[in-house]
Amino acid sequence: MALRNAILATLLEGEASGYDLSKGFDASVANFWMATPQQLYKELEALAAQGLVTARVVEQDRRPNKRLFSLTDAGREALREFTAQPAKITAIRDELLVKVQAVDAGDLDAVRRAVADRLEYARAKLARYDRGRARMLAGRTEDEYFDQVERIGPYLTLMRGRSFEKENIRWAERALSILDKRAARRAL
Amino acid sequence: MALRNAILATLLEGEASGYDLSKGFDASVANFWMATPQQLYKELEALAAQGLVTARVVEQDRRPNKRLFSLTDAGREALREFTAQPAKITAIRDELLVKVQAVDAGDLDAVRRAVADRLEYARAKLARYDRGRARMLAGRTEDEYFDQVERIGPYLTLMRGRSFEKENIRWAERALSILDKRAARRAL
DNA sequence: ATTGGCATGTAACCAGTTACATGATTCC
DNA sequence: GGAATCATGTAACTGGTTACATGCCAAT
Repeated sequence: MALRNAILATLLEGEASGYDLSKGFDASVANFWMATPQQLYKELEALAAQGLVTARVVEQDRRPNKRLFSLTDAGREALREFTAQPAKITAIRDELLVKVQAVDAGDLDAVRRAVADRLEYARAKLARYDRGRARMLAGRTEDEYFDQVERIGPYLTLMRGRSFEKENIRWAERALSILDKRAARRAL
Repeated sequence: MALRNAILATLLEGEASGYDLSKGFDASVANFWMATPQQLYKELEALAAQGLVTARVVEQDRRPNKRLFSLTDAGREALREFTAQPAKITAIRDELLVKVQAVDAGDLDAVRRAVADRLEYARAKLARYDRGRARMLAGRTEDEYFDQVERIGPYLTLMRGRSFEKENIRWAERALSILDKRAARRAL
């Protein structure tokens, strides 16, 4: 019921295959939802059975066939209903933060490495967001952009993902410096 | 396996009952993990069966008895092992962002309200984080604090939660102004 | 009188992860 | 020759949510 809406929202951008979505939903572009390919194929099947999406098979040469899914009117309606429902607060669940919370009784070096990995990951993702933003703006200012385009949703979610990664970077840099000081103190 | 570590990490602060944890894990203090009371009672039971925590029953007058759980040596060891394991990237899943993504085909007014609700929630949570921070620092600077205290984990996770809510506020304010302009344009 | 807080739990269900399975093509 | 990409799916399992259930005490 939750993934369902994320898929419908993504299909607003146009038809896509399970494989397309699994790329869009993976770590690289997912600014708002993440899912495994297995989940997507299953959910797309269910959505098709409910008539919220339709599939058409596209035969390709030198490539496996693919099924492209697109929204039906019923699918658009379901999405509209979803947006009108009150949202429940979203659970924050971050393994890295659990490790950081436990660092004082844990393996300081391993936690340091985990934070450094997150920093690297956040930098890469921020770069991707910045490219996506540049592509959307295409030289215009934000205000010009909003005046000219039909859809504002994708830009707003991109900006949230972008600021999330920016904050990850700031926090991780600060955390690393504090963890390093602590390691030095322990070494005495 | 995931909630398990969050519970063990929380018990580093000292013994706690299922009810205590369910308050600590609720929307107000959960800077890194969230869980329902039902999940917690079940998981605590399992942890006790595995010998990672021990329970002692405290009888209270004018109140139901409570079971206070604390870490065992095996529990500390399990937590340490967890911190040494490589962390997997955390899934982002935010219903509000799905709604915002779909806003152009959805109910603009309802989405606006959802963003406003999030803004209000984020402000309340930021205030709580700020109080928690002031309590921890107790008048000291951050550097003084880190030099004096044994545990740095709780402060670092608090700071991450705090900056997350700050960004929620910034983003929601900007999003609201853009959604309002869009509503005005549609009204023409 | 009724709402809210304290305090614990069970059971049924739904969502998400991991492992397995296949097979052609393209790039290094 | 081997790894990565395209493309789809099944099955078993684990984790998480929702509904139900109980009962006393304090405050309004």
